[in-house]
Amino acid sequence: MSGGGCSIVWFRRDLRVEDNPALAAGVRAGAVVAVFVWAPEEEGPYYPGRVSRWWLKHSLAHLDSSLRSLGTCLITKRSTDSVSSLLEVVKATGATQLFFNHLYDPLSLVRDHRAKELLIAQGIAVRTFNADLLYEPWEVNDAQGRPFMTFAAFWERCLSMPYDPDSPLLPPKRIISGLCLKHSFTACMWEGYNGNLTSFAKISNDAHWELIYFHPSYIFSDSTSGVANIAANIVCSHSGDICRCPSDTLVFEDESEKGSNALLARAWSPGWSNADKALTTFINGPLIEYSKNRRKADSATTSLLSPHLHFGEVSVRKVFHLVRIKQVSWANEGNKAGDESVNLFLKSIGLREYSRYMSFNHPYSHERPLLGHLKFFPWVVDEGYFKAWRQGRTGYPLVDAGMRELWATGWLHDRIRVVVSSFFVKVLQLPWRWGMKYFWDTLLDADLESDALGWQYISGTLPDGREIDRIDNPQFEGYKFDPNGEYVRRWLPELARLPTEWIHHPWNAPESVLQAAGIELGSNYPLPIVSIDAAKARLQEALTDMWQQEAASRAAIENGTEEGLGDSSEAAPIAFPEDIQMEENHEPARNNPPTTIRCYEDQMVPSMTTSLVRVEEEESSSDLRNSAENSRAEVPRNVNVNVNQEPRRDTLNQGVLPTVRDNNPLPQFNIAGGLGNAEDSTAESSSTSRRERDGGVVPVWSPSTSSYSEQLVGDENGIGTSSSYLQRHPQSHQIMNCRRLSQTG
DNA sequence: AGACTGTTGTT
DNA sequence: ACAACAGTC
Repeated sequence: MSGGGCSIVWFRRDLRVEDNPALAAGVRAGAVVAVFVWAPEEEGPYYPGRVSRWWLKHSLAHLDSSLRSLGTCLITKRSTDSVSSLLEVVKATGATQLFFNHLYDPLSLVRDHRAKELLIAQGIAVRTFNADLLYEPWEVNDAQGRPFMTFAAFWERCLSMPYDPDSPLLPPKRIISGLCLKHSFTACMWEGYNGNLTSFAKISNDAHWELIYFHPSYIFSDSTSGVANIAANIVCSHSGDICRCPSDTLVFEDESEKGSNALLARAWSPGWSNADKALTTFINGPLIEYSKNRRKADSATTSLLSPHLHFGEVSVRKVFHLVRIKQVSWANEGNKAGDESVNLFLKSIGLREYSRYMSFNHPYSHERPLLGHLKFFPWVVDEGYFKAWRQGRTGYPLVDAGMRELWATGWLHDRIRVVVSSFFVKVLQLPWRWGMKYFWDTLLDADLESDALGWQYISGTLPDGREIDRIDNPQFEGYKFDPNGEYVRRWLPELARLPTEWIHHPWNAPESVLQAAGIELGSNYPLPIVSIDAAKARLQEALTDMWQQEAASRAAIENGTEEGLGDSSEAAPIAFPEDIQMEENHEPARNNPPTTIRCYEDQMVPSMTTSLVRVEEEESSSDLRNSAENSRAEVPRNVNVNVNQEPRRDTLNQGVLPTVRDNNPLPQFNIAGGLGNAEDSTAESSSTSRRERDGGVVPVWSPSTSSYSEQLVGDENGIGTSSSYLQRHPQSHQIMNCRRLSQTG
């Protein structure tokens, strides 16, 4: 047990004991205090939704029981400030080290950096790890060392990296609890134990210890470890001397939510060992047919791993390795379909990687388009549309079935997510952030990075995203993904008796057919809220409009008369509708075609800004004011994948960062790094070049106080790239800011 | 037959 | 935007 005090392992979205580098490091270093801090207010508008909280609750309980069987427990803290809660735990336990795994969403980058700074200032050694990705975002660059702008190039690079992702770590065999009992106490209690649980408990009580968990097998299995384990599972209830670190009870659901949540347990089993089972089931079952089945909307052909992956119940590296093993064996058998299926499945894993990559490189991508060319798109601000979409009453059966399933189960097949979100953006022309927020509130696997990537893709604001002027037709998609109409019939009982021929376009069905099916369009099932033709025309108008606005803005800027419309638009974002609750009784949204209100301002979820401002204030001591144009998380040049560089060993124990020293302050980013090479013995022995384990350096993005609004503009125009859109609409290119391209090198 | 139109897949 | 494909005239 080196270093005296115990280690704190801070769990976040890595709720597993297997292949958890932070936990492994803690166990290796000695006694461990496992902590989870529940501070949802820190997430601002991204306060987790009901089903997401339900999952978290069960996942934490699962983790706690796993930790208990290993010899410790999960300390839970309710907080509005994770970092100060961590500090409290440090003080209460006398811990000398903190370990945690990286996250890549903008709020976490800021918070984790602050945690690191504060704890280091308290003399705590902090080390952080990669547990969430195959490769850290800063490891994957093009030949010039710049980050990729398109998924295909990114993923190709990932698959051809010179070194493989780390192999998954085994779970610890035993964890020595850092809720430290003094040896004398332990011995005393052990001596006092006479094989009778009651008397043991009495002794415990006398000593102001409360037995909170006890498993007799510990005692009889092995006398030495039995002592340790008994000790480990006792927490002091006395607020006095040795351990002042009781858990808070975390509340994840209110009374009104319990009923709805009860259904979830029938379909889902949170927790890392269930995630493992889901993975095994998938690999041995649907995986081989994955390619063939990918068109089917309803079906257990997907992995169903997304919520498990979101909470880190299973590591992506484990998924990757196991799937790859299958692929090799199928390839050897000449099973082309299996081989192809693995490639496709891995691609979806790659998209998840890419979402973190994008979030890290463009920290505002969850709230601001990556391409600025839609800045003047006249979004339709119509809460009636929004409500009809949420309730599954758009009149397009496939869309409505999807939205009903989402509400009922918190889950949607990826194809259907594309269908409903594309409909949202292209047909209804609602601001995409509304849709993203609704997904956030309702999806079991709500994931800021993945969802932002998905919605930006759909909205055409990625260099390789869908074209804005392309409208998918839910009728055709219906026959493609749900050829027999089973999916629609399951979720739209009112259409259940409609023949397949009309199931995806009931508005074309003869009156007699509708009558026979008991359907009265406009009454018990709506007519299409917008016809596809009308949507196409309206989209064309909107785009023309957008180009005019854009030209006007450009002219104004060139004349120097105006700052441009861009700034004012950013100042007045489209507010997210307050009342987003799904009404239980569906009022048919009929006969009152919503009046269309166009809004030129780019949409914004306003409270997000608030939360950032708050963080900025807290961060303002950090001396990293910066240029507006640089919003990419910079990785210092000396962070290199090549292990031959032997970086910064001297800072090992403090986890302090080199950049400050090398007198070459980065414009915007601090480097907060666990420079952990303590474990090199395992990792670096191979002769091939390897990256540093444990991430080496963690660049952390710090928002600046002064230049927030400038950044908005800067970043929004940020990605100048040879996207197809720009080639077709070169006028958009005029307002692109390409400066950043050259400066990342 | 060959041009034309429309759809799909592309994160 | 582009390629691949299907269906139409």
